[in-house]
This record gives sequence, structure tokens and C-alpha cells, in this order.
Amino acid sequence: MKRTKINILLALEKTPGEIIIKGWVRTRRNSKEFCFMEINDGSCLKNIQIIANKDLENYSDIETITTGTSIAVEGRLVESPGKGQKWEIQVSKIEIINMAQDSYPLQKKRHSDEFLRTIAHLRPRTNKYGAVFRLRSEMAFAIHKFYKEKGFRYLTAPLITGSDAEGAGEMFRVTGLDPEKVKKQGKMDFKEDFFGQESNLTVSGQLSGEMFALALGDVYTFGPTFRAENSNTSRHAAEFWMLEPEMAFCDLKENMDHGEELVKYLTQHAINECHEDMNLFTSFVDKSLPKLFDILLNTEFGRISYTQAIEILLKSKQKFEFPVEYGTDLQSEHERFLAEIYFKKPVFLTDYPKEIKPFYMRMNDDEKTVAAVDLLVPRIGELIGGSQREERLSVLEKRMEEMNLPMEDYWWYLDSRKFGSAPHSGFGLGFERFLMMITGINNIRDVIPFPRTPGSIDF
RNA sequence: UCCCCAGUAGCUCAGUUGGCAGAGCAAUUGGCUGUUAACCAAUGGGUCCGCGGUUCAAGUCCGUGCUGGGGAGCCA
Repeated sequence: MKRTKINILLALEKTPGEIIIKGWVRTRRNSKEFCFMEINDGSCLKNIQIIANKDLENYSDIETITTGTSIAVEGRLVESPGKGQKWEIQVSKIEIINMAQDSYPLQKKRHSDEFLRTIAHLRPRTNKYGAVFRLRSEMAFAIHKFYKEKGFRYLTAPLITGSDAEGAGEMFRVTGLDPEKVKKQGKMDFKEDFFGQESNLTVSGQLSGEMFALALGDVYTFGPTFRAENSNTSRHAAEFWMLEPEMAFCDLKENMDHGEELVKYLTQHAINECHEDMNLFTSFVDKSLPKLFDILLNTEFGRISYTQAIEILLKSKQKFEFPVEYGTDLQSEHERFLAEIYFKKPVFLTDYPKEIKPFYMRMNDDEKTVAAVDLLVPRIGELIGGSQREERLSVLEKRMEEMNLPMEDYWWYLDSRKFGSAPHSGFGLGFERFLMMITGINNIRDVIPFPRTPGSIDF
């Protein structure tokens, strides 16, 4: 007989009779004549209760089973006479697969998130982190589903890149050079290196995405991204996942329409497909989540220009630590004011001064601002960052000159503007930040299986 | 990288004015009960983060380092 997963059993209307389950013991309660155990197999948040009677041949072992032990259970699924569960299993046989040792660090009570980070290899066995990582899996699937339905192609952009000036932050160097030799020579000779030149881990798949959007039409990349910034915050990680759609024949407004549709779709998907896990977040992490979901699903996101945002901030009676000034990037407190207090919903900010944005963003007619867009959401800040791309060769070259970028390194990028260039747009959405938003979890380390942050690469 | 806060039992935390190291949970042992983070009792468990200093005496005060957390910058 094959094992049945617990989520399947718990959803049954009537008993199939004899079944086998396999999983891990969450708690055991002994009686004189029998003992109760709660078993979890990771298929869902809920445990199933089993009742083992004293007449089982290995009962003396069974009554010493510890939390965390893996077992296989044969028995009959019956309606539970007790309160709190519909089904339970009357056991006919228990095989102890591996007894958890006494030092098993997870207990039947709440642990702090900080402690659980120190045992990141075991934390998915807790209710909260089980829910987080089931949701993460489901959301990754939902992204592919959304784009499949919209006719996008999935592009797997390279993770090792030769270009070192994408403008998205510090990069991790990739090298095969022998450290001893480098030390002796006093410098890194990249001509000797694996690729014959400098190479780094990617900070964005965007440039690849643009090339493929100009061939396949609508594409998206979804994968890991690396930043060597020494960022010590609850919203940054050195390795994170980013979704980057790139669309041909698409302007800034359509880009925003797409972003809003995406956020609404993913939120709805989470609510529909992860009902039980989402309820845990609402109950134990952030009770205001239902209100947020109502806003995300049922209101139109705000849309204002950078210039309008500056005016709103200047006119507001709010006291800010940093002054509001046209021409500089908004501070966190300014972004939070806009999303949390002024609009009370997600808001797109567009058309930033060219000086504070990268070279590839399309120059507006005023020649002062570019067609950039950020989506600011309450509590998280920037969820999406994107733009309409500069498709005009001469304008693009002029910008690159102004910013002292090595044009020859970008010959292939510039080619796309020579051979059938077309308006196109795209953005990056931080996958972990999206997960933080819909779970209420405040630290990015708690929505990544094994987080990588400055000074921390355990597991 | 900068600013602020914290570090005491396996976990969560208390520790008064500087004066004997504590509780709950977990573990172990026993009891009890169709139990629901079961309950009751007993037992074991400490480099009070490290180093240095002040003092008759430091978990407590001072300096310093490390680790963790919150915030800022950078960004997704």
C-alpha cells in the first residue's frame, strides 16, 4: 500500500478504511492504555492525530517517541470522537524510522524568529516556516502560470555576466584564478582567468531580457540575483530572487498596468490556493492582512509623477528627518509617507530626474526626466522598479557618453537599437519583498530558505 | 558603512541600591486522564557572550571586541 499524504486525508468526505501515512511527530500525549500523537508530513499546515493502543507489539518503544521522530503509520481512518479534529487514525502498526534525539531543538511552543534563523535547516518543520515555504513554492508557480496565460516566454538569463556596469549595485566577482598566484603577482590578471576577462554574478537579467523581448515579443526572467552591497537591513539580501518581465511595443503606462495586474493576480492566487497557510499569517503574524488584501485587490493603485510627489511632500504637514528637495531620490520616510499615510495603498511614482536613474531609461520630452517607474507599497517600500527603455540609438549613446560608460562593452546592446529597434518596457519585482508583503513577515531572512547576508552564509 | 538597543539554563525571560544564580517551558523519572502547546510531582541542567578594568565584593559599574536585533544609506 502506498502512503497517503495528510492534506489528502484531511480533505476526505468519507473514510477509505485502511491507509498508510509517513511523517514527523509533532507531539505525543501518553495515557495508561494508549497514546495520542500528532503527525505532520509537510503536505499541509495541519497535523493528523493518531491513537496507538497498548496492545501494539512495540508499544514500549512507541510510548517513548520524541518530538521530531520520523514514523510510518498503518491504520484505519475514522471519525474522531474528540473535539478539534474531524479525522483520526486508529493505529494497527507503527514503524519508527528514526527517533529524534533528546537534543532536538524545536519545542511545542513558539520560538523567536532570531533563534529559528540559527537553525534554518530545521525551521521549515515549524508551522510558520512550513507555511512560508509552501507559499513561496506556490507563488513561484503562480508567476509562471500568469505569464503562460499571457503568452510570455520564459527566459533563463545567464547568472555569470561579463558586463560590469549595469548600474544596479556592487557585484560579486567570479574568478578561477589561484589566490596564491594573485598574491605573488600583486594583481589579478583577467586575461589568464577562465573567461579571459572580468566576470561577475548577475545583478539583473534586464539587458538579456531586452534582447529577447525584441525577438520573442514578451518575455520574463525569474531567478536568483546577487548584490555585494554591504546592506544590513531587513529588506536586503546578497542573494535574492527577482522577476523581470520585458515587453516589446510597450510604453510606461502599459508597463504599470502590467505590474498592477501581476500584483493583483499573485495576491488572489495566494488567497485562493494557500488558504490555510495564509490564515496562519493573518492570525499570528499580522492581523491587518485582510485589510491589505482588500486594498490590493479592490482599489486602483495610485499613479503620480516624481514632481507631483515632491509637491505632495512639500505641502504635507509631516515632519521629516531629511528635507524634501527636487532632484534627489526620495528617502525611506518619504516613500512610506506616500504609500502608508497619503495614499494608503500602493502607488506608482514615475518620471524621475535623469540624474538619479540609470542610462537605459527613456528620456522624456522635457529632457530632464526619464520614463522610470517605482511601485511603493505600504510597509515594504519599493516592490517594483522599472522603466520604459531608451530605444533611440542616438539618445542612448548620448546618455552613455554623459555617464562615461564604455560603449564598446555594450556593442551587442546597442545593436538592438540599430536593427529594428522598438519601444519596450519592463521592471523587476523582488520576489522576497512580495512574500514579505502578503505574509506580514518583517525580515527578508525569514522568507528565504537559507538567507545570505553580509557576514552570514551558514547552511 | 553609520546610529540605537540587546546578549543570564536547550528555549522564552526575571534578577531590586553592586552582596548566596531564579521562573515557566523543554529534557529525564514516576503518576493520572479520549487527550488537544494535555495535566500533576520529582530530578538533572549555568564560562551570566569574550577580554581587560574599578571594588572587600561585579550578572549588575567602566572600556573594548564579538554576535544578534531595530533604524539609515544603497536597492528589488
